[in-house]
Amino acid sequence: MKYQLPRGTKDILPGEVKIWQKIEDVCRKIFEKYGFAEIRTPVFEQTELFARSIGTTTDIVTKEMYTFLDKKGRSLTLRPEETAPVVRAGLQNNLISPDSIAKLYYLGPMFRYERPQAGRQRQFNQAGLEFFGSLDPKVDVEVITVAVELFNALGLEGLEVDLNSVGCKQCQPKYIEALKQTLNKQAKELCEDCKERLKMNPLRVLDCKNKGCQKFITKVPSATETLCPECKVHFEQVCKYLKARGITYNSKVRLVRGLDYYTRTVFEVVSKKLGAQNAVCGGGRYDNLVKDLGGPGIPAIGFAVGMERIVELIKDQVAGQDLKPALEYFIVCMNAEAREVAFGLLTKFRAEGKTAEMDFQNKSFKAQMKAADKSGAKFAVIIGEEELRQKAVTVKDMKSGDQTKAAL
RNA sequence: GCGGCCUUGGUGUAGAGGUAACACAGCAGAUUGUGGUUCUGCCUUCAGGGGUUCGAUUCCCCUAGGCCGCCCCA
Repeated sequence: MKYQLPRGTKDILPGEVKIWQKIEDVCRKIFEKYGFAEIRTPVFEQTELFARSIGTTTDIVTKEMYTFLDKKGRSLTLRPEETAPVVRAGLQNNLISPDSIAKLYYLGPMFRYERPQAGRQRQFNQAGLEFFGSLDPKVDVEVITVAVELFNALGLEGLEVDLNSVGCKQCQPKYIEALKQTLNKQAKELCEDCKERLKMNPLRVLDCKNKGCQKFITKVPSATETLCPECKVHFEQVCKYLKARGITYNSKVRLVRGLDYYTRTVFEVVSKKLGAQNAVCGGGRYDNLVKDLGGPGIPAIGFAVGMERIVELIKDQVAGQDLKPALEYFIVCMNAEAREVAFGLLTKFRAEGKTAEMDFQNKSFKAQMKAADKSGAKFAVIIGEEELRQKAVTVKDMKSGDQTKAAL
């Protein structure tokens, strides 16, 4: 085979598309039930939009973006995530403003230049939503509820919600400073990666899997302990409302996320069935992003769901269901003249809103019957010399084998 | 970006330094106008390139791709 698909991409074949359509339908239904409206933005944006929003030192921006120059020399980037484009589109089209609430959702492909493995591709699909215009912790809970309800509606089991607060502009820098000070004392004993993280992004040290590092991490003060009073109250309220709604979660003081714009509430939904890439949903609050992107100060919170990872989980649960669309009639012909009649009949069936097929490969009568059987058609419509003479067709019920004549 | 494992027809697998096998799928047929069972036949393969060798698909190297872990994330 001369051509193969680019690394880290996948063809989604007809059988699997059925699963995708089902998931997409459920997403739309649940998101709209909660009052979110769909928005569609371009798959590429000005590079600067992502650099600004995601953070210039993050992995996504430093090494994972598909960036290219167009013919006028403008730097463009295939979207690695959808929050920044939604904010951009919201601002540009006046959908979001300080005085009102805006609730938007999206579905579509994202692109990151990463090393592929199970659950991680270079082009992958996300469904997500963004809630603009409120600082109320009830909104955090609303958003998390949508995610939980979505997974319930999809019939997924064994998922867990991990929750944390990373503070705000006031307390987060203080926490990072405290973290640095504590860890610097043991810097020599940390792994190589963590030494680097300590300089670039100290929060990341918290979720290092190295056992040596974990020893120190457990002794480090957690983010929730050092939150400013406002953030602390916010987090407590989120926890309170989650409990009130009966949503169980793990308070994970070490949960940090890879995008710089998060403030206060961050959360993930993880599955134990997926291996290393186990997050099926990730999100959080980003109260400064709209302003950072040149808009007014508008708080917001959102999440994104990894569609491929959901598909993997669903495939496990609904292995091998009949995915063929039901066909009503398959026309079987004895000779060339019959084929002429059949072609007209095909048109007639379609005009009546019925599904029908016939053979276009000049197959033998027997082979056509086989094709009719394989197609799953309810009825075979047989046209032979006798039928032509009588200006009729024989209709055979493929299940019972009963045959009846019908006038054309 | 780093490390490990892997790559045989459309799919799933077997095999061995001497040039490939099985199953399923697909296609055709088993007398003249009837499918789903059975039987027969056909089709298609050693990821690509280089090296060692009389000879490699089997050994070595490179490339590509996949998987797993790290990193990161959906």
